[in-house]
Amino acid sequence: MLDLRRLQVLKEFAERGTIAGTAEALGYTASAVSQQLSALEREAGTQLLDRTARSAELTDGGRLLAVHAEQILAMVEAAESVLAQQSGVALGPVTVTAFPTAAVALAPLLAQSLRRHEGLQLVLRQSVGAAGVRQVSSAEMDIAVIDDWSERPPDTGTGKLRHLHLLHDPLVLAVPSDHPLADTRRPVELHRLLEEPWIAAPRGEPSRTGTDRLFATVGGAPDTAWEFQGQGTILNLVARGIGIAAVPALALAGGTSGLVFRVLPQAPARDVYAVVRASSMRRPAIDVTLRALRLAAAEVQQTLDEALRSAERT
Amino acid sequence: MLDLRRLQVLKEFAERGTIAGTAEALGYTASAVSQQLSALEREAGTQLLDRTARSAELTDGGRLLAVHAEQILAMVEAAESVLAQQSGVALGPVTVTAFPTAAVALAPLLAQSLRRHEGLQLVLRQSVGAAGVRQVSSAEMDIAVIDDWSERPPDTGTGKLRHLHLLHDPLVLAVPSDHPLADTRRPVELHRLLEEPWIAAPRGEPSRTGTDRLFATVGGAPDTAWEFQGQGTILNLVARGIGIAAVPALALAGGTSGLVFRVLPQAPARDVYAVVRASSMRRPAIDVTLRALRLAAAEVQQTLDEALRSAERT
DNA sequence: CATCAGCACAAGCGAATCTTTTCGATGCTA
DNA sequence: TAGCATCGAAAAGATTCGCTTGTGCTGATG
Repeated sequence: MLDLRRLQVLKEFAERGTIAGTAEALGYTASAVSQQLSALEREAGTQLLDRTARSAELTDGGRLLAVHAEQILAMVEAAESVLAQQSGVALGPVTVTAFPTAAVALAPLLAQSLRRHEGLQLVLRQSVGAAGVRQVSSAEMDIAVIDDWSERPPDTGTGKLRHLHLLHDPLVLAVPSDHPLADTRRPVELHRLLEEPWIAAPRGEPSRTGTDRLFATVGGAPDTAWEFQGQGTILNLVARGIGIAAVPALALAGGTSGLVFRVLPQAPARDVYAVVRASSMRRPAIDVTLRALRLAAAEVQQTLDEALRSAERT
Repeated sequence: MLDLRRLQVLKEFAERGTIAGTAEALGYTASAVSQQLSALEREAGTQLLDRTARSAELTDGGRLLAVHAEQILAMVEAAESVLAQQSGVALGPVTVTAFPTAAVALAPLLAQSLRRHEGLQLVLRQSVGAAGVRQVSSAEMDIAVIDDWSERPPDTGTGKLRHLHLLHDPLVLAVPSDHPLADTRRPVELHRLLEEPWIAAPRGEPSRTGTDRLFATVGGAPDTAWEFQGQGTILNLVARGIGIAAVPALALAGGTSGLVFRVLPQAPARDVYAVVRASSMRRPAIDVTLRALRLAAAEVQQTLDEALRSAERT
């Protein structure tokens, strides 16, 4: 590995032409410069100077290296100055992973809100289950947006991870527009829903948890002949009259054409959190992104609340 | 000034994420890595890590610097490998300065001959008088092509400079094609030339030396009403019938349309040398260029000799 | 609550590097 | 031509740098 200070000596020598002059320019003794250049030759594995008793001149290799040295040193200086300027500004890539529904719902607002931060580069990926948390924990990702069906009061997280509460997201009933239940004057009664054909996520999926819990209160389970993955797929099937489904309200942010949703009594709900390493919260880029995430979540929450209220008002 | 090894540590840390892991990867102890990164923060003047008792994470500035570090290190490696490959090959810029006539005469052949040396970049400038030697002496230029009217036997130079004899270049008489002297059956008699209108270089110019010395042998001086600078200019004036002139044979290499030249009896001559620092002769690039220069000079010399012989043969 | 893991700090030691000194060689000048 | 000055290299000593070892602290984990 070449040494930067020696490259600087070489560059200076290339300009001055004598060891004594180089030494004076750099504030060293001539002997030090001579030794430094010898050491550089050792490191480079090539002869860099033709030395005579009274003069020293660069070899072709020395000249070549001097040219490179100049570029390298310029690059280092550039890095230093950039660093000096950009300290405290939010910049660099921030990686966010979210479960698909949240990604769909939050991405536009997030992008909007972060647009004014010039140097910040947002990378949004999707992940399911606990993978997101693991990725944040291992510093593979910076922020994970996860859902939690436990219905515990929001906590701020323990250990090296912090949780920020973003959304409270209850299950809603999705029915086709031409379905009897689409009539909002008719109340939704849980025990009668058991007779309907149900579409649900496969067992083991996080979003399946809500559906199962919903019917646990009435001591039964719906006939889930069709199990499909993906809220979008499920809603599409509902709109086409294949069956009905219970989906998190957040899923409605993707579009609700051809279907009607109803508020479910005693509906289980999930909480959506942003998970982040406590140590990374100091980073301006992370800080800015988290603020944007909270802002986006607040807007989504407000939209959902209004939609649910107006759905039952009629 | 940032230190390369520390930048390497930073880069490694950016990939691994922990000090202990970085230490293991680099074969150091964790303590060493910690100290190196602290030192790097001191050098950079910015906080690069957020340190807690049990973890350390890069700040935005640290990430930024890590990106730069990667580029810089790649550049250094590239320089090393280029250096390892190109050792012993002629490359780099070689700067040659020549007096104008020589530049015109030698440039095409020189370029031709150096074409096959890929990495070699030739820079040819013009200079007059002793400026070329001074520039070579101060390493401002690598090679100077100079003329010497002293008519001493060729010497190889003294001190740190070496002289390589390139050409022996006698004065010839240049007359318009329709001039009585253009008749080659009529011998050139020096004392009769004094009656002709002469064009010469200004006093003090090196090429004026020859003209003056020519007439010193017959104890007179021509009527030099017109003094012009530049052999090309002078030859042009001769071709238009303004007068006659004595020019070094080398000047004929630039083209002889409209004029005839005659060999002068007892003509003074100049010798053309390449001047180079003894210390730089070991450089392959210089060596190659000098060979090319000698080759070009030999060709020019041969051309001149033949032209002079055939001029008087008729 | 005990253990473990990760990091920082202090001390010590070895290596690197700078200075001083001396010498040889060369160029310049009187 | 002789002496002086300049330049670079080598040897020796002093200082600084950097790595290791050992210790302590804090927070996560079971």
